Amino acid sequence: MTTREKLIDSAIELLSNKSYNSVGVQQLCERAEVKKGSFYHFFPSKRDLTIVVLDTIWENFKTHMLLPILETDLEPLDKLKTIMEQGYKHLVSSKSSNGCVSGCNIGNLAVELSTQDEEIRKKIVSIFDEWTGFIEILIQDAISRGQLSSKINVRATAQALLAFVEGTLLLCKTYNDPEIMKNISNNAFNILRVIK
Amino acid sequence: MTTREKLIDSAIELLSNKSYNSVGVQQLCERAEVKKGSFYHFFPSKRDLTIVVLDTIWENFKTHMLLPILETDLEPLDKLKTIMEQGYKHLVSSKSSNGCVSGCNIGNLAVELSTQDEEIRKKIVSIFDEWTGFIEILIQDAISRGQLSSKINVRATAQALLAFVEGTLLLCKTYNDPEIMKNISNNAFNILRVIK
DNA sequence: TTATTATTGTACTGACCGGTCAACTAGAGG
DNA sequence: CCTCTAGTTGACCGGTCAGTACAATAATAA
Repeated sequence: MTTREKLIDSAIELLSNKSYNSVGVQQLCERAEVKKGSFYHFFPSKRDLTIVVLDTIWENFKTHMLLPILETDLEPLDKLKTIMEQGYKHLVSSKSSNGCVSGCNIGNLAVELSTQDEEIRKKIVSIFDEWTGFIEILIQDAISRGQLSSKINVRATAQALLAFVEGTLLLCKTYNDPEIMKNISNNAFNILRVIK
Repeated sequence: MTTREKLIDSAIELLSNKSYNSVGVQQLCERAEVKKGSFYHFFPSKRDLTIVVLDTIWENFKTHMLLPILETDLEPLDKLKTIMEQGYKHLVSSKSSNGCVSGCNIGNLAVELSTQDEEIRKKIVSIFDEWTGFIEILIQDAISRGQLSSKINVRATAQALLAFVEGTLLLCKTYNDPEIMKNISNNAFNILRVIK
C-alpha cells in the first residue's frame, strides 16, 4: 500500500469514528505510520485530504454495496429492502469492531462542516444528488411495474427516503444501537406508499 | 442579563452555526463580552456549558414551539402538520439572519459528539426520548380518534418520525436550502399511514 | 465598619493545532 | 559515473487550545 493510500485509509477510519475537528494531522500521520512532512507532500491540506476521503467513501459504498444490489434481478422494492438490511448488518459489524455506531460517514461530515467549508459542502451535495438519483431510478422502475403509484413525485420521494435513512443513522449513532434501524426501517416503504 | 445567561446565549448562537470543536472558549467569551476568568467561575469546563446549552435549547423548543401547538385543540395530525410548518418557517428565518441553514442544534451535537463524549450522548438520548414521547402521545391520540390504524407500533413509528425530521434537517443543512423541508415534509404522513 | 463571599480581570501554562521548510535518501535515465 | 526527481524526514513556525492561578474588585452581610 502506498503512503498516499495509507493516509486515505487512516483518515477514513479516524473520521468515521471521531470527527473532523477532533482529528489532527498528527494523529492521522501516526495511525498511517507516516511522517508529517510526507502528509503535506501528498495533500496540500487536511481539508484536501477530506475531499479525497469523501470521494473514496462514496466510491467504496457504490462499488461494494449499492451497485451489486442494484445489478441483481430482484424486484426494485426488494432491492431497497436489501439495501436497508445490508446497512443494518454493516452497523452491527462496525459496532462490534469499533465499540460504537458511527452512523453515516458522509452525513457526519455534512453536519459538521456544511456551515464551515463551502467546498466540502458542495462535494457532499453532489454525492447526495447521485445517491438520490439511484433511488429515483429504483422508484421509477417500481412505478413502471405497477408497484408504486405513478402520481408520486419521484424526486421528492427519493429525497424523503434519503432523509429517512440519514435520520435513522443519526438516531442509531446517538442511541449507540443498530437495532433502531431494524425496528423502524420498514417505514421506508410507507414513505413510498407501496401498493400492497 | 446575567453573565451566566450571556455565556449560555452566546454558546447557543455559536454552537448552532458552527460546531463544538470549532468554537473555542475564547471565542465564546468574546461573543458574550465576558472574560475567561468569569467563564470558569460559572462553568467548570466547556463540556459542562454544552450540557447546560442542550437543556436550554430543548426547554426553549418545548416552551416556545412544541407545547403551544400540542395544547391547541387541533386534531392530532393537524398538530403534526403545524409542527412541520413551524419548523420550516424557523429554517427560513434563521437562514435569512445567519446566511445558512443550521439544521437541528441538538442533532448536530449528537452527530459530532456521540462517539466522543458519553455524558453528552446520554443527555441527547434523554432529550430524544422525551421528543419521541410527545410524538407517541400524538399518535395514540390519532389512533383513538380512528385517524390511524391501531395496528401500528406506536413507539417505532414515533421514532421513525423523529428520524425523518432529523434527516430532513440534515439535508436542508447540507443543501443550505429550507425548501427541501417544504417539498418532502408531507412524507411524514406516509410514515404514519394516515387513513384518508 | 469590617468580614465574607461572589465576581471579574490579567497573566499565564503546557499541549497541540495546521502548516512550512531545508536537508536528505533512493532510484531511474543517461 | 552523474544528475534529476519523487519520496521522506524531523526540526520548526506562529497561533490557538482548554484550563489555571490568583489578585483586584464589587456586592453583601455582620
